[in-house]
Amino acid sequence: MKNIQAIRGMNDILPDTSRYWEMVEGLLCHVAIQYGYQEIRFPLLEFTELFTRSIGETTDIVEKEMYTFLDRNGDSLTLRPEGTASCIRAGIEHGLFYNQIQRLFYCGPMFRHERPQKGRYRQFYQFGVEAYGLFGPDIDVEIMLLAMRFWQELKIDHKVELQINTLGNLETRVKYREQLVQYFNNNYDVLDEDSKRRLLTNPLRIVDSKNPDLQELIKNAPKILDYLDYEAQAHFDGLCRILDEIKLPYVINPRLVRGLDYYCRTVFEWVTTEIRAQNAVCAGGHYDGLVAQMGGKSTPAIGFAMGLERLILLVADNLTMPNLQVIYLVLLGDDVIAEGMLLAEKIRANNKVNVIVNCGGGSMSSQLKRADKSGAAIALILGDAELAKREVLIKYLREDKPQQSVKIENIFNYF
RNA sequence: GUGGGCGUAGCUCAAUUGGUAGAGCCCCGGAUUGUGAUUCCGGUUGUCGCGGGUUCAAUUCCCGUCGCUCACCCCA
Repeated sequence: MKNIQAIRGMNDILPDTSRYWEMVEGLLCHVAIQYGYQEIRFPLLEFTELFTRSIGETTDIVEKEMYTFLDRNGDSLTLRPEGTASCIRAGIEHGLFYNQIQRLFYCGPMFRHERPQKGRYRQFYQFGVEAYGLFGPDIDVEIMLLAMRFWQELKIDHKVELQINTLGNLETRVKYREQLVQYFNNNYDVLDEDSKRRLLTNPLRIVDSKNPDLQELIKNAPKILDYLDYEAQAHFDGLCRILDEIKLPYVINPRLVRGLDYYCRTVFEWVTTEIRAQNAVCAGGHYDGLVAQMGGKSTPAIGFAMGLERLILLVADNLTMPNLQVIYLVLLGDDVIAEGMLLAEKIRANNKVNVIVNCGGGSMSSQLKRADKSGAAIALILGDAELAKREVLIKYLREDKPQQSVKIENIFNYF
């Protein structure tokens, strides 16, 4: 019989890497809380319509990447492909946005049915931050500083670069889009197949093409910065001015658009050159129209999401994990098991250290081998002879100190 | 959806005129009947991804298929 394997693109996180995940997730939550953000958790499953209405009918995500299926009662449900739609749904449903400011973050798995490759999987993890009720540009800067703090805490700030752009307001985008379509239609024969397709689905993305043959054409294409209305221009100028004053390095990338339909005004990406292909580690922008579009009161909003797999690829090789202090309790013979278990309980309660009790018996030699393999700094040895004297042996596995014999009631003073 | 690379022990990998498999690591035991990591000795581990074809004989050659991986598209 064939063994059952994990679904393609869905990975197990094994003990040798889960510690990185625990560390990174813990740090991200801690930093977000430092900035006054509060965690929000929402379901992995939502009505399909939530995502088709918010992300955009013609985006790749909605057209071909969602895990969608019928519930037993006939409802169409979808595993969340991103967090913002659910966050807004939850906020509207519970009255979080009405005349209020909310600073929220979330963390968890998202699902997209794409071909897996390095840094891109079908179940992948995102950490996202969202601020509601603030127009900016001050909140834009706060959120960028928050991301910058992540990179500094994770010691990868030298590996990432902030790129920003503005898409203007919704009317600007529509006007610009028309001009862009006209321009590329006039040069239709020069376009490659991908771009011809994008001309119909998402013309803004042609500007973002990597095809070297198109670079000249793209260079001469209309620029969104030339189409901004006064308000959007003032917002973008204000953002740049604050960034300059606080000396947060950034580059303006006029080609930076975003994939999802709901973005407007400020958009930004943190990119890295360390990963060759999937170089966007963190990306976001404003989605000021989305709350109203989903049925809530008009509320400005901004946020970003980062891909944790990509983040951990950057972090793993230059982060030293602290060694946890582990104590391994060697038990010689069945008669000392009960006493040993109780001793371990008392040490855990009093000293807040990690105690591994040897289970499954074994000789002194084999138990010490397990102790060594566990990474323990100290082995405690308890046998009939020690128990008779109410003593336990302390053996130091990582430093050159002599073994000692200690009264059980005094053991707590040694850690 | 498109294209490249790869599937042999738990892991990393060998095995050419085609003759049904081997090393290191890991694990277990012993040297030390109660002292790890070092050293020495011994031992276990296989549907050669799966299915078919050619052949006296296929891990090897051919066809198909599945899986993994990297890249494109797209995205975090």
